[in-house]
Amino acid sequence: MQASKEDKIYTVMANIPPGKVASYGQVAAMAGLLNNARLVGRLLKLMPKDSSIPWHRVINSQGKISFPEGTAQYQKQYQLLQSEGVIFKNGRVNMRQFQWD
DNA sequence: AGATTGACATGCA
DNA sequence: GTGCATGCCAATC
Repeated sequence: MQASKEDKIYTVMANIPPGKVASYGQVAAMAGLLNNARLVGRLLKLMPKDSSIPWHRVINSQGKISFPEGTAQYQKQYQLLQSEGVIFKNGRVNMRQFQWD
């Protein structure tokens, strides 16, 4: 049982309610890993396919999707977020909804 | 074992 | 607002 940073990260991300988004740093901070934003992103990249983690609710501190536009991933995440009620403003998400508690 | 990279963040110019 | 530099941690080469 690893029970480590990634475990907390998974838990935090899984706790993100629909219609809200969180930045890597935000998730990391909540997981108790303040400077480990990279850990979050690294995990998402190597995410188990059967992990019920809403990776699309995780974005960068700029309030934007971490993928370059034109990529399927970007459009997919964009679509998912919009479908959940997330408002994209000029390619950026309203960071006000960061607080979901 | 050492060096490099990565779905990042923050600070300063 | 943009661009460069530094930090942090684990996986990969």
